[in-house]
Amino acid sequence: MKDSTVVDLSAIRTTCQNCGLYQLCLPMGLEEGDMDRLDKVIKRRRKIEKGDHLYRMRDAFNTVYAIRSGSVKTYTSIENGAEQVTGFHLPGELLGLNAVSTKFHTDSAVALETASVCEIPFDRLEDLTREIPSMQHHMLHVMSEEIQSDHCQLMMIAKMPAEARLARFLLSLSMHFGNRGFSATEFNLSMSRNDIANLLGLAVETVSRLFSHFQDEGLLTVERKHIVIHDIDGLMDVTTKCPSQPLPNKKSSD
Amino acid sequence: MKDSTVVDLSAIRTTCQNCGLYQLCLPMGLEEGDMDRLDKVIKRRRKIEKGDHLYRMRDAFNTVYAIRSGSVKTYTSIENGAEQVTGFHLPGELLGLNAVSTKFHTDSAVALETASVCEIPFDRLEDLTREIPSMQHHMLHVMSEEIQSDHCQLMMIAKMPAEARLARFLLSLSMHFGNRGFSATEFNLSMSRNDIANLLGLAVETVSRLFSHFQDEGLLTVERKHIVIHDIDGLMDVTTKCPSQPLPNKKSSD
DNA sequence: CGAAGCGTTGAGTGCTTTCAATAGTTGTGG
DNA sequence: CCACAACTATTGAAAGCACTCAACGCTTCG
Repeated sequence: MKDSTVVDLSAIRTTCQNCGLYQLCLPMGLEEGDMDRLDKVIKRRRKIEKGDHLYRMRDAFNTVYAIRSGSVKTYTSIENGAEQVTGFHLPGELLGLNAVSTKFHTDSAVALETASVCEIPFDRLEDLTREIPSMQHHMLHVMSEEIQSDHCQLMMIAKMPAEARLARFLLSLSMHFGNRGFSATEFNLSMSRNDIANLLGLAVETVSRLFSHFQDEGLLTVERKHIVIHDIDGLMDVTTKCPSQPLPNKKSSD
Repeated sequence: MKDSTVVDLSAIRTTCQNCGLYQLCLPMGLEEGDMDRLDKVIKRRRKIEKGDHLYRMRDAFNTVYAIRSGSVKTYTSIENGAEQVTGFHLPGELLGLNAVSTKFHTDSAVALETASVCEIPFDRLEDLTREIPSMQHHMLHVMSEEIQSDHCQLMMIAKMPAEARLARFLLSLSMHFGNRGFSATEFNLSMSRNDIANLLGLAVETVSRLFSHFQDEGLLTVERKHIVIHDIDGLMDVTTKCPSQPLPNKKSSD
């Protein structure tokens, strides 16, 4: 790679092979030939600005998106205009697959900050799955992971008090950043308090109050969007202090 | 036109072709040859009694289940033993697919009453998806439907008051029965109040009170497990009492 | 600079939960 | 067959957590 001047970067083809994230959005152990085939299908690096939509609810579904940078919020909305945030998505995640059954999107995806994504035409991807077995497996993998994540979310909203929900949310974010090589204890929240509250099934005021609480207790420092976690274990304690859950189960195999 | 080969009627086992539910658990428009192949893979009619588990969390994942009769509850449990019911499943539904990513089950499935299921070895099924494209599509379809359903559930628990949640739950059940040719206004609840409460993120007492409340208002009659819905529109009004949400789609057979 | 939007904080209300007691149901063993 | 235990369901009363309403400070941006 020549690192000369500002020359046409566009000439340097960004491929999955030199994308640091491909381990996240592609199946493991893809052979080079397969990756080439995939590369031919993918439209790379579409850049989107904060507030831009990747897709909207009821749009025809024909593209899957892989996040390269930035962060994206997915949400479903109701006729009344009420919104339900279903998740925040970071680089390496694949978006849009949940629309397979309907042929149109059932949620919307909007950039929370400037972001870049790869676009993958779904019909082409589906063709590829027949040639690359692990690709098919991977799509199922991605979807089943979303299901698990949703179940987790359900359990959280259904059973955990507000305190624990926010703590869990922050820990989850921390872990994601950590896994991507960023600091797990200091990061910026790209989403608004409103979005957080919505995702967690809380009122904005409650989220705000909880941030203050956590700060008062020395668990973290929060200033606007900037978060510094001082006591991860303390936050974890908060997540486990749900009313209806007494003893830490050892390892009895049910 | 292919005319079907002569078969020995006396030797007819239960096949997908003569199962009244195959439209629900199999992809549409499967050719006869394909169905035969599928038939060879499926172990039919395993009978399970109330309380028996189809699979448990952490079990190795190697089988997908199609419900033929009865009803099944799926739930996940957290490290400490707390349970979260993730759904009730009726004949025609496919269970277990959400474990694809982990190779072991992340939820448990237990019969709420005597039931019979078909077992489909997943590795064989995965092989078949390469030979039968629509089969692959169908599996994605099933999973993306589950994701949508989970999102719906999330929205419900996050945003709707208790009243609306139970009303919506009953309407959903009603619709499912209706779609399967049973009465949409009179049926039995195979699950306990506890299970309902758990699914809806409520306390058992709240569910009980709401049943009484609905009965007082003449919306339905409930006696133990037996439900008669008198005023479907009235129930729908209840679900829209909150700032948002759902109109259960009629005629979508999921 | 002023308007608009986001975020924080306070006070009061209310929906749901928890606690508690009573019935109805199921199952088991004498 | 009945008795007793265990479980499920219903109902009441009181308490609590999170929400709504409301005001204010801070930030962003035209």
